[in-house]
Amino acid sequence: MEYNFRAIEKKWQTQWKASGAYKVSNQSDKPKCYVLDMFPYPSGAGLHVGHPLGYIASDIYSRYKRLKGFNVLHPMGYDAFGLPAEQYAIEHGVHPAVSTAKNIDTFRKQLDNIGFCYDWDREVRTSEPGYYKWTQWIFLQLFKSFYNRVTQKAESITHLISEFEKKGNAMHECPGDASIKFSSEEWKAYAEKEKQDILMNYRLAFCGYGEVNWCEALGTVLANDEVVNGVSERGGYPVVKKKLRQWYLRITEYADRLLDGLKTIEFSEAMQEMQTNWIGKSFGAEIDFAILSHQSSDLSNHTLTPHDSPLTVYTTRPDTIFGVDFMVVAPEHALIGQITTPAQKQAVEAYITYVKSRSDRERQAEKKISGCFTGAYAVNPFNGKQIPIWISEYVLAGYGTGAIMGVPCGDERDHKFANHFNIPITNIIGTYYNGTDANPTKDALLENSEFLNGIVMRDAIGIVNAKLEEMGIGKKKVNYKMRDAAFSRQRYWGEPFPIQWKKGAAIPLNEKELPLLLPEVDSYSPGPEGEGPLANIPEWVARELETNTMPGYAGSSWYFLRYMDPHNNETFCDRKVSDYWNQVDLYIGGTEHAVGHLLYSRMWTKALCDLGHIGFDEPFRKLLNQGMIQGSSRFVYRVKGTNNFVSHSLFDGNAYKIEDTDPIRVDVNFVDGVELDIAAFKQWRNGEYANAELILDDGKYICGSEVEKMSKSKFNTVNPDDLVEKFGADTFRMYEMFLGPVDQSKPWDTKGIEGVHRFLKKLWRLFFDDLKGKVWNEEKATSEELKVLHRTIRKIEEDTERFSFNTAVSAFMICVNELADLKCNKREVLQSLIIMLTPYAPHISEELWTALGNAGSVLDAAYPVFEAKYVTESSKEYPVSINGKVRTNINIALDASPEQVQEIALANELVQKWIEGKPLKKFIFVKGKMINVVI
RNA sequence: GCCCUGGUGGUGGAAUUGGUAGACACGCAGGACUUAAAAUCCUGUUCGCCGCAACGCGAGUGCGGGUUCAAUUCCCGCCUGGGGCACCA
Repeated sequence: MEYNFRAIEKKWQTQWKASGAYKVSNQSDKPKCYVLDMFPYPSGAGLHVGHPLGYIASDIYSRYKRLKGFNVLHPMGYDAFGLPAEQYAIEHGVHPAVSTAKNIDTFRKQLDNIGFCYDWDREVRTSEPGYYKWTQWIFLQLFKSFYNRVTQKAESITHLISEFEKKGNAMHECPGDASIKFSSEEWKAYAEKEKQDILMNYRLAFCGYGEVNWCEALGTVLANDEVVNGVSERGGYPVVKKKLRQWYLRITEYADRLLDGLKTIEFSEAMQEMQTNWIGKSFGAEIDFAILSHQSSDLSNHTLTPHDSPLTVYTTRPDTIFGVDFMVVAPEHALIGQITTPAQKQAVEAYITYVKSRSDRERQAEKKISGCFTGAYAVNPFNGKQIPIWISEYVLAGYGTGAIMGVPCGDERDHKFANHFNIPITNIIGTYYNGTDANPTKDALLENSEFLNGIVMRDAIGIVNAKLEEMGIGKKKVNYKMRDAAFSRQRYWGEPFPIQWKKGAAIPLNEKELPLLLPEVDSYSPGPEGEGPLANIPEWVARELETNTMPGYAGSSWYFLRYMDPHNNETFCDRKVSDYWNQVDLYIGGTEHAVGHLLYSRMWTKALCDLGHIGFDEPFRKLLNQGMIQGSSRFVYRVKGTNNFVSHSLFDGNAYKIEDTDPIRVDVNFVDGVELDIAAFKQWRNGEYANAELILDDGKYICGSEVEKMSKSKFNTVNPDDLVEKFGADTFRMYEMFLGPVDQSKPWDTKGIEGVHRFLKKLWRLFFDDLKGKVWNEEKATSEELKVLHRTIRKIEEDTERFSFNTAVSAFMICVNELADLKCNKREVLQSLIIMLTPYAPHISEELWTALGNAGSVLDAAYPVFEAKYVTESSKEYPVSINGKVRTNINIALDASPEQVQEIALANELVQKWIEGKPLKKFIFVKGKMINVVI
């Protein structure tokens, strides 16, 4: 009886589906475990071998936990709203819902092929009205809330209104505009429109005018994390700054909690750092400098007179205040018009025009040092020194106050600026400054700094801050790089906002009116004046509904909650249910969502928790990032201007040079390793290369190779369906794990999958012989056989718990090799082995489990229990402890302490007992002294 | 430039974190079975040296130092692949 994986896998997949083997109940006495994959965007390209890597890992872990007695929630769904489907609709006129549904079908078939244990009854699609009803509902909760900085949590806006009525906003500084201040009387006197405008400055989801990343080609606004190097992440189109009415999430209010929360969850160092950098918290001070300028139209008059308002700068290094040699304000800064002297006016205007002409892309690509003097001066409050005020594009309007103090000896950018414009440099750090490079140290003793002379910079920060505060011209200030998240898109294929505009005020729809359905449109093209396609629908506009839609990340910010209670039509997720499932115990996905999805979903969770809808404020307890599987492309080399293709191996000699050829990618699927299947190549692409002359090396055509991203256009994708067809799902699953650590990126290489396939066949032969049929028996296992088994039990448990799936697969191979060597076909051993194998290779395990005559499914078998006695008895390993560690051999340092010597003596005694007089195998000597004993 | 992260045979990778480096697998070489192939099994496979052979000797985890009885593992200085951030004052 042969291992017929095709029949076995088909049989059990059908069987599991029929019996509902993967249905998960929300009620159980078992402890819960929630294992989640980042759900995919169903693109038209389907899955390649890189996608299932994380899915297989999570599937193994889920099945393992189930065997270990947990009630495991392991769902899957689709992030179905998004730009590509809409682009496709614009180009081909196919409704996004249609193309998305088709893509989902393909995904589902591919996923089913691999034998995952998802509970498909819990599938979610973010584009379904039953789902986005609740996305809209959560949006309304955010809209109706504000962040109370006193209690440090989100609270209802009605509470804020009652506060305003009692005390005005003295207790609640306005996060949208700190200059807004009013008393309770003033509040009551405001007209309704004014009140609404003020409240908008507090809401967690709010609408306002702002500089946004506008992408003309995509006809929409993009979030900061969707813009890479000044172009759109999708499509690579140019992005410009534009002032538009937009919806935002006030994520900045959560900056500190998003930072603190990182300490309570297990994210990789790299991930924590990416989020920390993105939030970009910095501690510093805002300092007011008096301004001297003059506004006389007489160009020969250079008399300086004090200006009304001060120049406020933000700095993290107030200790360097005596090293300030110039000020720089952003070109967009409001003061420029007021302080620029007539003599400099023309130059300044020319400079601002130049800056405006430069796109973000140019600004980032070529960082030229540029700037212009305003003619005005700031005054150092401590020594009265006059400091020239410049404008330059290297200072960003959106961060801090949009103005900085330039300290060339301590800041590299300031140093370059000073050098470029020949501004004299004041050295306040003595020998720490070498005259050519700025030194950002905090350890130097200050010089040329009057009352700070001789003080370590680190300590001077506090001294200066105290003094500034005392003088009333400065205060400590915390700044963040993170901005509020742009939350509207001028697109069709997204959730409509449940908002009506009445007399310029945003009115939320009644929750009973949800979902606000996405209407049908005739055209997916943008509407007028930067509005979305919804603005083309007369009925929509007549109802005064918001014409923007929500961005892709709206639906994905909370989907992990919907899986818990996917069919509930009364609430997004019953509180009892979310209390039971609680946090995601293991979340697996790529690093590409580090600052997008993972930050937004953390914020939504915190807000929902604050408002009492769920009981935890971090969604993901542990995050595992799978590595990317790269493609390994193959090339043939056509000699320029000919139809001759040279084997790559011939470039070593002098006959052919690689420079004289054009490398052409060929489909990796007809290259075996690096050897080209010539017949397949000639038939490729309808015989495009049928007449190619191949210059062979020893009868073979050897291709060149290069590792790059896996993509269809590079002909380096490998479809999992093909591998499953050829080797079976179990082999495919185990091979993906065997490739290496899950968190490591590596190029795909199909060579080697045979080894895993051989392992499964070898396992099969422990049960069945091709001729004799079943060979397993009921004999009692020897202690040697039990030793092999129990070593494996321990190893598989350890490795699965620490996500070291590749070494676990190796452990299975070792076990089967050893059992084959021992000719062990005993049920007692084999049965335990296949239970452990179930998470890795579920189909063959189930088949063998049944073959052994067991009732029920192996999915719920009792996991074998490791017993140390089988492993330790008369084995290489023994329970001798030195410094609390069990070792497989003993190491004795001759200069060990008396206690250690005693311990070693004891150890030796134990060793003698264990080996029962057998001679020690090996003594290890170093420099003539015995230090190590192996038995 | 800054911050992570890795560098181990022909290849993917092990080494349970300081204890016999190279597990397991691929590939390769040789052999068995076969008319032949596939499949399967066995032997060898870090490099170098000696030998008929077993045994043996020397070197070896990117490079150079250091700590230790003992270093792939810890420390210092370089070289290098991958990822992230990049005028955030």
